[in-house]
Amino acid sequence: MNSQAVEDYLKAIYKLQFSQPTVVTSALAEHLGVNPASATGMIKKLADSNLVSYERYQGVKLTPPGEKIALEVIRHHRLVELYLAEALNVPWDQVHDEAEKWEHVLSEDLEDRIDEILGYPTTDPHGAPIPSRDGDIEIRDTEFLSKLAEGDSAVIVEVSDHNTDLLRYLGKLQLYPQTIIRIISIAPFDQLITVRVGLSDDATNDFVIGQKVASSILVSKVKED
Amino acid sequence: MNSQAVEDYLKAIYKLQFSQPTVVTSALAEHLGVNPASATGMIKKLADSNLVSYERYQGVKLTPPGEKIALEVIRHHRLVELYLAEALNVPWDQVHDEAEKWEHVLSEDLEDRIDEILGYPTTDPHGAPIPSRDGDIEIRDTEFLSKLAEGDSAVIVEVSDHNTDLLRYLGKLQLYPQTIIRIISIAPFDQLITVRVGLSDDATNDFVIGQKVASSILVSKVKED
DNA sequence: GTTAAAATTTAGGTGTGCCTAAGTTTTAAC
DNA sequence: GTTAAAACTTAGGCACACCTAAATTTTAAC
Repeated sequence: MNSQAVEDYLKAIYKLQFSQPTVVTSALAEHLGVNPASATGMIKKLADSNLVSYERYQGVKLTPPGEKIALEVIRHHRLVELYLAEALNVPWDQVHDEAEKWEHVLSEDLEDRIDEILGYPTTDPHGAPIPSRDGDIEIRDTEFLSKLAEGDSAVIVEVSDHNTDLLRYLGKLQLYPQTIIRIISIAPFDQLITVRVGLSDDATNDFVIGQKVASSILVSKVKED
Repeated sequence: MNSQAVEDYLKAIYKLQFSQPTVVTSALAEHLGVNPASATGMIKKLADSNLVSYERYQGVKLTPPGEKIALEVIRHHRLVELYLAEALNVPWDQVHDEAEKWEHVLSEDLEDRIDEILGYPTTDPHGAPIPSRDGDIEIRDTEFLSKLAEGDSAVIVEVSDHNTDLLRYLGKLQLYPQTIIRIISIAPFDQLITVRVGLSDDATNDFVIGQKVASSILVSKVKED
């Protein structure tokens, strides 16, 4: 059986593969909060089990079996997140940390029961796609909110899920997945973004966010008309 | 933080204390499926942490702090069992094994949410009492079904929870907690017990159980009238 | 009360996953 | 192309919780 550590590493590598073509040791170690030397040790072990491909000093990549396990863990995590939010009313800024523990103890049987009760959902409370049982995951055409231009309208697709404070802040601003927003203006130098929720001309609820927050939000542009 | 192993040991010691005045190493090791030598090692560790009192060769007893932790773990376990049965429709013969894993990852916050959703229950699906948040547990006046005499009537209070096959068998016989039964006869030599569910005179559904099954059921006698 | 059996503990070892400190290798600056 | 810094790996250890095999202590038989 895969240990919790193995599952955590594979999941981390999977996530980092989106931002990096090849995942370097230090990025992995930092993401997991372990010493780089520890990451090297585990990488070797994963390579021996054929879950990652690895060449010394050259970073690491998931193999198909490794990716399969990563997607199973992510499926568990996101199903649990959604279940906690829907069935147990856990606030959306707390579901991630709880799910981090539960994902490793979820049996296939329970996974199926939860999936059914939730009506076979496709996204978690932060908008992230839930992989299917056989490891298919939806690829979406998104960009960071920070990449939008003045006047652009977009729908929020997904928000970064692991920072409790950030999520509470986004909640306060009503920046949930599915929310439609418009970029009213972008200030020079600090790139502060004035955002309006909805498509109205009512400016009374506009607010300003910075680059850190804006790059934690994935959006999909909507055509103006 | 207490490791899963520590929690499992404390829980096991707590349970064994009911049948033994002092819990001996071999009983503990057998219950946990580990080698006696391993149990000795862990016992020393628990004694160092003041969770058990221990004198070499003399067995082990929970200290008040050890008992507190044991009861917390048992509360988690039984709440989870009931939740799995009620909210997720997990069959009663499977909830124990699932809960065995979940009990170690349940946060206090989630414990409270589950407790509330279930309406602050006092017994789990097998009839075992759920300790309160501050570690109080109901003491009940029960005896084993195997101790009853011919003609006795009793209500089933609790059944042994860890054997899947046994639970399926009891389910087939309708021997759930709260069920009222009557001892019709006890055969000599093998002490086979003929049992009737309910108080009627209808003998058509009588069945026979052996000593093994009868000593896995805790009952409380009811007065005849 | 000796003694053999049973129970328990000690001694020594394994695998996992982490650490620090000390090499290596790669990188990027000049 | 050399060289210093950064990144990475190796080496050696530690804690945990398990194991087997060898002592030790308790027990129960006689």
